[in-house]
Amino acid sequence: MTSRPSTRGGARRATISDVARAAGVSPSTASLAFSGAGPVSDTTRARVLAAARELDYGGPDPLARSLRRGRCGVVAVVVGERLGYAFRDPMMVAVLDGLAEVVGTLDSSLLLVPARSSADSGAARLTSLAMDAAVLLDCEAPAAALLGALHRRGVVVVGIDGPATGAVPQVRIDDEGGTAALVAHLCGLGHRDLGVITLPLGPDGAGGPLTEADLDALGPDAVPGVPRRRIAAARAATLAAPETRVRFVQAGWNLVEEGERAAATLLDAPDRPTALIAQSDVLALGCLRAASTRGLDVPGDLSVAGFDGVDLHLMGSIRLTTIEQPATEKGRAAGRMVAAALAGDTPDDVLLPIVLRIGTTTGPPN
Amino acid sequence: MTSRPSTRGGARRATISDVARAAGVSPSTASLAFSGAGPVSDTTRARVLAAARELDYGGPDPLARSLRRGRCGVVAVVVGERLGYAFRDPMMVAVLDGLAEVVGTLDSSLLLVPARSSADSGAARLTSLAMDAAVLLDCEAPAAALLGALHRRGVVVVGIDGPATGAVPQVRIDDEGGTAALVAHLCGLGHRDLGVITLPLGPDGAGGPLTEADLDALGPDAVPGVPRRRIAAARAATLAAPETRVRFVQAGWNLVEEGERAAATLLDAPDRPTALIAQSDVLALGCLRAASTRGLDVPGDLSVAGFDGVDLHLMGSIRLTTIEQPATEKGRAAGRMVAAALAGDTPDDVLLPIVLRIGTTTGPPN
DNA sequence: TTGTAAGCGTTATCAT
DNA sequence: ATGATAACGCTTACAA
Repeated sequence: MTSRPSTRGGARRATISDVARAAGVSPSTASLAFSGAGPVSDTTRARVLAAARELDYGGPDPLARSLRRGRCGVVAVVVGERLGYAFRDPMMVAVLDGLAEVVGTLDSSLLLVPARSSADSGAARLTSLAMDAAVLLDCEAPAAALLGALHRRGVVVVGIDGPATGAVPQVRIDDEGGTAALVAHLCGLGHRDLGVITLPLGPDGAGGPLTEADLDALGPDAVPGVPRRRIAAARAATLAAPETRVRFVQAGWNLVEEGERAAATLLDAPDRPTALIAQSDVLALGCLRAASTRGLDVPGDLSVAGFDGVDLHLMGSIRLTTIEQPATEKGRAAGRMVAAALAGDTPDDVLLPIVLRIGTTTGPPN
Repeated sequence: MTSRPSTRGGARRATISDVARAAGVSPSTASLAFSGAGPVSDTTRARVLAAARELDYGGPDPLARSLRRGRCGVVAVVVGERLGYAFRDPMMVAVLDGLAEVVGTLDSSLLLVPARSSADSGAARLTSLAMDAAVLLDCEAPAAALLGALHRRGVVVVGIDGPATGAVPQVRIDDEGGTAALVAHLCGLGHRDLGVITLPLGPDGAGGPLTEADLDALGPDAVPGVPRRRIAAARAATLAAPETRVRFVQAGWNLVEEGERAAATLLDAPDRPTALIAQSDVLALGCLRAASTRGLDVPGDLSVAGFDGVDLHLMGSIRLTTIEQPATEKGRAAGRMVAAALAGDTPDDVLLPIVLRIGTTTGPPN
């Protein structure tokens, strides 16, 4: 005798067999009556449905059905940080929205999985969850262990903004090109002293100025992760520009407050830069606040540029100079990749177009 | 011969029986070796693990395990609108964050389910998904059909901000009291002509002025849903105040743009109100923008109050007058209710405290 | 059109 | 400490 798995609510729940018996048909017929995937006479179906209602049967158990069919209708979204941080970023939300749109099309739903929840390695939680596919959202370098575990399970894996190492098909944009365009725009305006507010390089909330040594430690062509790619591009671009200085400050989190704090360390320096490039619009908003607090006119005293093209709802007619990226489309593209992979194809990487949008927050220095 | 469920990746995946056979033990022993829920000698466990590695076995299939155990480690979050709208609201994000925090504690993950995806009734999708519990997020009046379906399945259901009808245990705040406090604050300052920007009353994006008839149609003590409760409270409070007029305009969505548009219809009227109460901080930001666009000084020419206590990142030293509610705690409370219900308890409704935070956006009229 | 039977991959119980 | 067995609830190829 095996134990009956805990059945909440006391009485044993009716199964499709019970319904079939009550309707005087075989389980297989009852199954067909529910799924509609086969020839069943109308009268039979009616009888089955009546019996189901009678027995308070709520339809086939999703778990059993999934086990039998080998698909469970779940696409996991692995976000690097805890949910609160991930979704505080309008960019991420837009991505998620696009993803949900396409995933809904596949009769699947999104399962949210924080990569680094409290104690576990993340892999444990992730591999103990039923899923058809996993979308790695902004995961710098997904642990090889995790990737292996998912692969062993036959889980389709797709990445967004991850390193194009070939391990996982990725949806991304030209972070390097975008950054270079921003630098070119500012240098073209005459700026020779730039400050870059970088996205967090790690999940520990560590922020603050990045020394040359720090930057070198990232590698000359730092590949993995959005912040690193943009940093590398900013260094390269300023190196190429004549007599241009650039300083980097890392934000602890991608939050307005952190952008403000990071900007402050540059603006309060005796020789403050004439322009700030924030690696996200959220951080750029922090820069604008820092400038406002100090009575600095933007763009008169300070130029500020962002990255993402998210709508910031600034007061008045201020429009942030930024790189617009198709965030929702990013999510959709990832969704389509999942669909393709689920169908047995091997999707190629997708590179989405970006565009420099010049707003009112950048102008000539002085 | 039954068909083998589609096994992505060609070769048949190893099962725990395969591993057991390779390790020279019984399946049950292998199971114990993985779950750790029983006495297994170290040498045996080592042999099983080795065999698993050898066969590229990624551990017990979550689906089968869930079926057998009767729990699947999934808590569904049902959001009224499409994800993009739900998460554009910082309040919702905070709630979700708190929920995720507690749910993670239960070794469970969050499944996002848009209540009204494109075509289906919502119930169909929801009941074809494996879940231990469902959290109804801001669902005005969850279809009885849906509730019934979930209940038949033995799914624990918890609501946030829903109607306290007793059908589902709810986490909520005193929307009526908060609204009354805002009205009292403004009337106390001397305002006699108020405008209320309401949250959407439906999912159709319909916005615009609400006539007396519209309001009456909501019922004198409109119960279900946050917008209705706050509307009813605002009507009651202004009715009680002497010689006070109040006009209502519905925002199509809970978005800054919609708040701005709704505010515009009031501000562009010949006899514009001297104060606006927005039913969310997001909408209040729209009001501020509308005022800014029209060169209206806040609070000199116009007072603006919000609701939620979300951080809006306004420029300068502006702080929004609003009702602060513990959004993250709301999510946590719902998570704890889920935990309790899963443990067999019947959780009571939870009413969380709110507080009127007076900022710089409200002041005496003229 | 309907029924039969063989799994899907686990794990809890009981016996050894 | 380990093994045999019986479910968990469903679907599908095939026979009738």
